[in-house]
Amino acid sequence: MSPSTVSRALNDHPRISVETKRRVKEAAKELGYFAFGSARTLKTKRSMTVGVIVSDIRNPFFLDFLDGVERTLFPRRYKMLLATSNEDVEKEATYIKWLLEHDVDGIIVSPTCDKDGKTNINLLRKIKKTGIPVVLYDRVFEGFENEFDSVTIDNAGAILSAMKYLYTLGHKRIGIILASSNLYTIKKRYQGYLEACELFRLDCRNEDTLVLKSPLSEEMDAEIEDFIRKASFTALITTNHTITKKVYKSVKKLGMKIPNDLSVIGFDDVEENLFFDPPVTVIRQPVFQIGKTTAMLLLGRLDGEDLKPHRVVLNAELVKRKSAVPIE
Amino acid sequence: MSPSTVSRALNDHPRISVETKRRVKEAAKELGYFAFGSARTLKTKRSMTVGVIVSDIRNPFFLDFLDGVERTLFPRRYKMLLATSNEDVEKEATYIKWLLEHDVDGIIVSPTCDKDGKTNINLLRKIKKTGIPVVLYDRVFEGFENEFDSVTIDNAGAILSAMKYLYTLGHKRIGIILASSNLYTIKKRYQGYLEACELFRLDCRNEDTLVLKSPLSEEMDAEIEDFIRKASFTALITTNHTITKKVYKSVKKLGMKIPNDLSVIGFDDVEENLFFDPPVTVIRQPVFQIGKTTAMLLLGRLDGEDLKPHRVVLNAELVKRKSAVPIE
DNA sequence: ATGAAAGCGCTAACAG
DNA sequence: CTGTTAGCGCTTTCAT
Repeated sequence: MSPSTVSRALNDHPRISVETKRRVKEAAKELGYFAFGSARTLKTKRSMTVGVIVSDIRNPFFLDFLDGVERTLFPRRYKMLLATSNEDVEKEATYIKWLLEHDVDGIIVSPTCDKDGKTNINLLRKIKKTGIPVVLYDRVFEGFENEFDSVTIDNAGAILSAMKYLYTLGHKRIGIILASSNLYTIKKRYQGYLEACELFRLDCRNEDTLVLKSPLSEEMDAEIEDFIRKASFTALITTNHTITKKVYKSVKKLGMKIPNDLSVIGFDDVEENLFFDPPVTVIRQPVFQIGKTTAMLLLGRLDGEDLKPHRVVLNAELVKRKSAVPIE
Repeated sequence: MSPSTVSRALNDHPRISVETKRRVKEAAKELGYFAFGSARTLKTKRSMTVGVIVSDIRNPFFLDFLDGVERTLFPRRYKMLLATSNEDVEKEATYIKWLLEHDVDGIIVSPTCDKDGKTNINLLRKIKKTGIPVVLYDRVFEGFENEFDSVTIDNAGAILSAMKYLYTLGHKRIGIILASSNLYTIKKRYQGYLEACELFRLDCRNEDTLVLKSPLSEEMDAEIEDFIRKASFTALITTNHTITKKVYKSVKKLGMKIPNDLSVIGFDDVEENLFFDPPVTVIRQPVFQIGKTTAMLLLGRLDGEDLKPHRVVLNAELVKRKSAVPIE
């Protein structure tokens, strides 16, 4: 029997007799035969893999995100090559190149950005130009928002609604902690903060006592503690789950109480927020949905959609629990 | 210039002049050249990828685990093909086959097991026999503990030490919740429970009111609530983080208080445990270390170590916080 | 130090 | 419906 017949049998090619197919498959199973994927990829130019780059594998965000991606890729028989940049532009570049050399059919990435504003936008442009689809999620490149397919949330709007809620509760001096303030998401969240200040005529001129911009690091714990100790605010908004945890830790350490001494609104929801003391009022991103949508956009491209870039913006939701209360 | 010269230049082959190498690399960069990995793999029989199968991508366990794996693989230029079985033996088998067809150089897996005891042990055996190394982590196959390389923790010992702690605190009736009691880890934890009962002469004959074996599912919330309502125990041990959360939820719902009405010891530590009300006393697995060790074992095999199977057993640690107190 | 040539395992066009 | 053949892009002898 010729190789081509075998190939056709195994790939359920239409022009093959049912009987031959059966026999081939049986033999294959018996011999424990497995196709050598690289030969197939070499021939067909499709590896059936997509590169998934996360920005920090320790962030619980990626549990739901990856779940969303996997669930939409699996039925289409695409596999994930997982990479993590750890918010390091160089490492991200390394992985992008590696993924390319593994012949991925597409790339999903939340691009990072260092303190000098350096990104891998040019590398990603080049890749896109060679015909390998790229979908950004969580973050896009500032000033080039429409160049790539992307799935993000309305970050400014999310903070705005949190600010509105606090304002309604009577808070006039509201603080915010911005980690990694060079990131797109954080910039947008800060923008929402400023908009809200203007809209509700809140004082935010004395920035240092209301806005903490330190990057995520070891020293951040001390900075946050200091920030809260000198607090000139009655309510505080965080911009990710890690910071929420640090705020709870600091408040506890300072012998203060949430929400009596300080109202807090966290960012990113995880089930654990329910069990915090007190349960955290948070801005919840539809993380699973972000994963699904991102993967679907990519599949669309892989299926040959070739229109102008899709820019999907999902909405975050304010989940009211016990950490933010009316001011006395 | 011939293809072979280019190949040698790009791969830092020794027999090539410095000048030629420089020129080739320059040209490659300029043209945005990327090697076509599948052709290389086809020729060399090494894909530089390893398949990583997790049992449930939503479990926070895998954040630290994957971090550990990635950090040891990255410097060696191995990439991860990520798969998730969702505790489904069939899905696991599908992924194993897919990974094989992607020519992975090795596989890391925490094998799942359905309610009838069915596993993919035979499939994994076959793979090992073809020369592709397999390393198990978190779980091994009962009765075949020494057949594969593996990295686990001393599950029985972990529960035993928790029981000892509770016993020292004066607890005589201690309950335990076993989700998915067909899994290796859970069986071992139950075994530790029984050993402790014997050792400390605790009554555990009336199993139904002390041991809950229900599998993880939607209905489990109700079952746990029921279990706690009818509690004949003064202290309760859980066997994973999800259950810990459910216990906290149920206790709250029932209007009871931890630790006054019930002492609780959780399983698996996450930073959030610090902020629970009250902070959770837990058995902490060295998850990051499990990831590192698993990946290192695999790298060893990939480097040609070919001795008898390595069986690494790490120790868990009891982290004392506020959810378990002496009985009045 | 470089080039020529073969071949990895598969698929697809073409013939029959 | 099946077989023959060529070739995907790379690495690797072997020869020079």
